[in-house]
Amino acid sequence: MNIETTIQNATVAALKELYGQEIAKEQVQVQNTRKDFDGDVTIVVFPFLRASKKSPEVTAEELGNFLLKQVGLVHSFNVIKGFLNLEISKEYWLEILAEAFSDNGFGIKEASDESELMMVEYSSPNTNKPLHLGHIRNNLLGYSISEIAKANGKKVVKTNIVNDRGIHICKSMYAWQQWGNGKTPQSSGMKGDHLVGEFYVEFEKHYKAEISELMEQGKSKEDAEKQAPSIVAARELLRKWEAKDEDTVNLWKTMNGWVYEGFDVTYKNLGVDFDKIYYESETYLVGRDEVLRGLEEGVFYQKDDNSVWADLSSDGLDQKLLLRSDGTSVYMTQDIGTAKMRFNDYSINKMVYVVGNEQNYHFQVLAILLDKLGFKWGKDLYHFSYGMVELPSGKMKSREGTVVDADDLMEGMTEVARKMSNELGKLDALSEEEAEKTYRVIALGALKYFILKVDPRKNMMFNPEESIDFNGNTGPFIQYTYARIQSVLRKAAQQNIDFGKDVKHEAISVKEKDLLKRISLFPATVEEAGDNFSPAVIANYCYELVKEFNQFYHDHSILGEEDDNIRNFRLMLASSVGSVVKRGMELLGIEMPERM
RNA sequence: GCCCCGGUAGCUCAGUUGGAUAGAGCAACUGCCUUCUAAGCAGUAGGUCAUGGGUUCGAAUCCCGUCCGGGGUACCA
Repeated sequence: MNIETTIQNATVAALKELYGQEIAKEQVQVQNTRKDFDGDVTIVVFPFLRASKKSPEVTAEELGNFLLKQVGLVHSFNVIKGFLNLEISKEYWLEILAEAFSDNGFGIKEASDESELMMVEYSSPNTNKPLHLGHIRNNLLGYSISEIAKANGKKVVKTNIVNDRGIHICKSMYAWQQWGNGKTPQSSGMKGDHLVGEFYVEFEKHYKAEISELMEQGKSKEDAEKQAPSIVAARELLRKWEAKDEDTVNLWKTMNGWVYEGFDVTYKNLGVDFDKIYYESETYLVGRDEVLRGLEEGVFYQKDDNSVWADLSSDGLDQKLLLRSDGTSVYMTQDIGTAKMRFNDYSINKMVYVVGNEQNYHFQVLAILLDKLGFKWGKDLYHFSYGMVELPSGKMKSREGTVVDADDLMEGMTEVARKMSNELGKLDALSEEEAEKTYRVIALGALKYFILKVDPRKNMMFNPEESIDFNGNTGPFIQYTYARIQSVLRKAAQQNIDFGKDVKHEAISVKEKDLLKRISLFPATVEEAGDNFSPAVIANYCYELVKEFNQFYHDHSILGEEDDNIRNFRLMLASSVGSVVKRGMELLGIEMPERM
């Protein structure tokens, strides 16, 4: 049992004994004592005044005396206003250290056969352009909440739905046919996804020009957008694709193939992976069948032009299109089909969609539609809705080329890491290959931490000029602390110091105890991150932990300590901080370098 | 118009189910490497928690109004 629960229970008992009042355990607020006061944990007594009918100070005093007598963990207490500060006995902290040091799974729960299965959909790219910074946030969040769920004992299936069909890829296909001159990744030396993206931009350029031309000829904007030759041609390609026209399908396969080769590289560099990949081209027909079934069963309705709609007015929402008048399907149709296939393939207890908050409405509607179609789990879908990444220049727009490309960003940060490491002369002892790997680990650590440390629900600002930092509250700061710890441990091993058998330390210092307290919070932090789907909770925890370690490291010598017991205690402490940080950062997908 | 989300130091962000004097980092200024990695540590300065009311022993946190910003409301995804 942890301290919080122990103290809550004891306080409930105390209130009954002292004042004859029953109070719910949850009403006992146990929090960590603020740094400026003596003590380890604090109970707020204000809520008990009604029961005690005494002043805050007297109530706290009486409660403190009771706890001191009844609870072995409590070593002493002091009272300031309505706050009862308890000092927890040294033995407790040493026990925590022994546990954190020896238990490889400290704070981590293993999945069993009975564990819940959670499927996490993330990434879900369109195949007409390369990944950008917005996708990076999506990928990092999806990967991280999956890892965090696993650490909380869930079975997790990471999945990706690739939007490989639709008007977007047809635009790139048409542009390639028109202006590509047979260009391929091989002939141009370009990464496939970048090449296809180039033609998407090319398409938009022509399309835009055609619209203005038509408008100059007196057409309305709406008509011009519909009648421009490029878009007509792209729509024709989509129609032919759905009709399985051989040439169209072949071109589609070829260009998607280029894109996948490119994506594979980006995913690998980013360090994310998937257990199961679905393709829209394989799911949208299932969705269409479901919509048609719904139409037959009277759940949906058809307009004169043959388009199929859902009437959501009874749910306080609008009319929603499900099949276009030409019979082609839309985004929603596909998602219905994908959901059905997934629940056929796995016995999913919880389905999580990692998708930006701009699609809140979409998922609200999806849940209702699945429910209407008779899927029991429809209402239970969880849309993990995260905020946008903004640039100083505003929102990123693929069509306007105002995006930060994922590959460029990772490459650029690696370059900065390389430069900085060389300036500091940190990695001179390493082979070129090891050094190169370390640059990447540092660069990715910086990027991932920067993105994951902020509350996922909020929009965030990324300034390419200024956001790349390696000092302060950053990934590299945490990595650096880890590398320092490993350096000490290597030296200890060289000196054949054998530590960790037992812990003896009579006079634990303030900094040492701060660290022990922080370590003890790791399991609860992992749980909190899991409950709230928040990698940021883990990130902030790791930062606090290494910050405190650096203070300890500055003030205390480890290997220079003459008392063997204390030296061994500090080695255990350092080692435990290292492994907790490593485990924590793994949940964010961030690697730790042995040296930097 | 209607719906949803947000506003905390110059900038980027934390801030537990409402609790003590609102915290970090960056940027600025000042110290600390003959001692385990100075990508570090310590310090100075920086706040009307957008704003006006309300709830209460206590509000950045909960409720209502106002202002500002973002998103959604497509036969785009």
